[in-house]
Amino acid sequence: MQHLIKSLVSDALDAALDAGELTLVERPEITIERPRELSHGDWATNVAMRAAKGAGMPPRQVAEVISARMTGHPDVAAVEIAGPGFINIRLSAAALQRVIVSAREQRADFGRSDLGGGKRAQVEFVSANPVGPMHVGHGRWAALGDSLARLLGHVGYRVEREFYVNDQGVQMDVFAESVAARYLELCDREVEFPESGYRGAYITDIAREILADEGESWADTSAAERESHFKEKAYAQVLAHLKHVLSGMGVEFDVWFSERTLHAPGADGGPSAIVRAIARLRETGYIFEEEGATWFRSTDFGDDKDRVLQKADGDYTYFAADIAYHWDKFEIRGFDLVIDIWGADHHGYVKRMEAAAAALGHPGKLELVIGQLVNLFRNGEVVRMSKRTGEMVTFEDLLDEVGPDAARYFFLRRSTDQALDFDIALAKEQSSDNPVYYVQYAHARICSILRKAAVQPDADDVAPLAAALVLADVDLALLGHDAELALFRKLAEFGEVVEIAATQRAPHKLTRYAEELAASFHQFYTVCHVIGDDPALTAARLAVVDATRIVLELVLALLGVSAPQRM
RNA sequence: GCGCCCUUAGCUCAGUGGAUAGAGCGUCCGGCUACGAACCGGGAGGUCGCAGGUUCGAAUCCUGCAGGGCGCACCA
Repeated sequence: MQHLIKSLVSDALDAALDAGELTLVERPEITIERPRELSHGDWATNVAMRAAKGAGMPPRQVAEVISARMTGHPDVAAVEIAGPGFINIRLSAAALQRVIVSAREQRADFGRSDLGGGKRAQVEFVSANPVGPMHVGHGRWAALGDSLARLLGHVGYRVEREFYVNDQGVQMDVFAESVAARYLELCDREVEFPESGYRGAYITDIAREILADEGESWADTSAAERESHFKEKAYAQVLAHLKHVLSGMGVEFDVWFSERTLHAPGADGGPSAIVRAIARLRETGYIFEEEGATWFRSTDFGDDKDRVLQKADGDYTYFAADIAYHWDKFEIRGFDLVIDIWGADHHGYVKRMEAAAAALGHPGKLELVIGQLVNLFRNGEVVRMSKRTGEMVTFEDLLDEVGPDAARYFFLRRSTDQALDFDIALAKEQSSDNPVYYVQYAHARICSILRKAAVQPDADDVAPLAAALVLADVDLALLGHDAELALFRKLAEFGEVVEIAATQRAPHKLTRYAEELAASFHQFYTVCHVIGDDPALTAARLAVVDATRIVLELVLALLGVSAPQRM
């Protein structure tokens, strides 16, 4: 619809220019917007104000000339000039009613667009270190990345979800040493717990499992042998745990990418990805040697300082692996768009990573979304956590307590760059204070109406009922109540909201829309009785109800939240 | 010290350079003899942190300042 309105304005401007009613040096860009105020119509354009200066006429006079050529279209009920020179366009009831047909025909494809043009996009998110449980911030980024992937899919990208596993490096060694120390304790051996070891109780749990599986034999091997074996055992356990918890919130990754593969020789037995990526940068002249180390000249791309890739001792830095990882994303796998979601505590790495992507020859293909942190509250009081002792409320704890729907919805309700206060008590509350129930209630209420209309109170799925109840020749022209028209307008916004949310990488716009749509429905429900004596009106309103159900289910699906038919 | 994010109603937060800045919660008043009251209607409540600038028009863009969060390793 917005495209139609835009060309209507554009054509009117051209016609006025052709007729000599306006003369312009430069044709202004045509933009249309939805006015906040209903009395200002369905759409408005500021083109007259933008053109006024060049035309040498007052804005309202320019508006007169343009709007005179906009009437007569069957979708347009009125064109008015208002304020400093806005042209306000009011749609006809027929134009508004069409959204009901579209939604019911297109169903899960409603609001789909081709912004992505079939390009391949990768969303990499969570990527928690496989040495312990995830914190609630990881939960937020999981919800964010998954919903963003769903959104991108709806606007025409081919999307893959990826989890990068940092399974190499000193933290893995520390992890192994910690497990080994607890294991020895369990075997009643004298042992000093490593200074910087992980002190969480889960370490002991892992050690206990190994003990149960394999007995005490590892107590008498060399420390190196023991730790090397425990590292793999514990790593496998934690990885399985991560998958399990994420899956519990409905987040499934297409690829779990191991950092180790970047260090290992290539598939053809040739050099590793790290070696090849650095070679690539060397070719383009961004590598230099100094003080025995190999450096990347990231300052050429606006970074604060140059960065070490290979240390004087020969080891590669984490950053070197990260460059190789992104080299793989672009060069080997050929993604057109790569979105990495990082926690706010990594924002200091943004510039160097962007520099690396540019130096590899892929500027603009990498986007870094910074997710702010989560503060946990319970009944308004901060939940204190100690990293040192490992005492914390994990993502898993939270998920167990509030459930996947409330967790996802709350995680997604705030804009990404805003720190999130998560109140556990509120998320658990099954009341109107809790927005996720407000939206789900609207959906359940609709399903109840459809079951009642079909006289099938025990039906498990209302979709076939709705299809049978509302025939193709339903007369939507019967619908003109203010509450009905308001609901049509809200339904018609869906496609725009999806496009904006996807483009701005802002799933929180969907939660807002979901609440607005639910509110529009509840208002309609209050004043428009659906099932009544007039079969034609009943059929028409059942179509409205069904269209609303479809869009509510769809917006919740994009959020990854369930749409229950009863609650 | 440098960089990034934030500052909007009592609270938690929306707000693509547009018209009288919105929502939820809280508060006050009102609405169930028809489809789910987990709902709906109405009222009160704002110097959009402060000061300049750009613009026909600024919560939005630019500069400076103040306050809060996070980060500044040849760690990962």
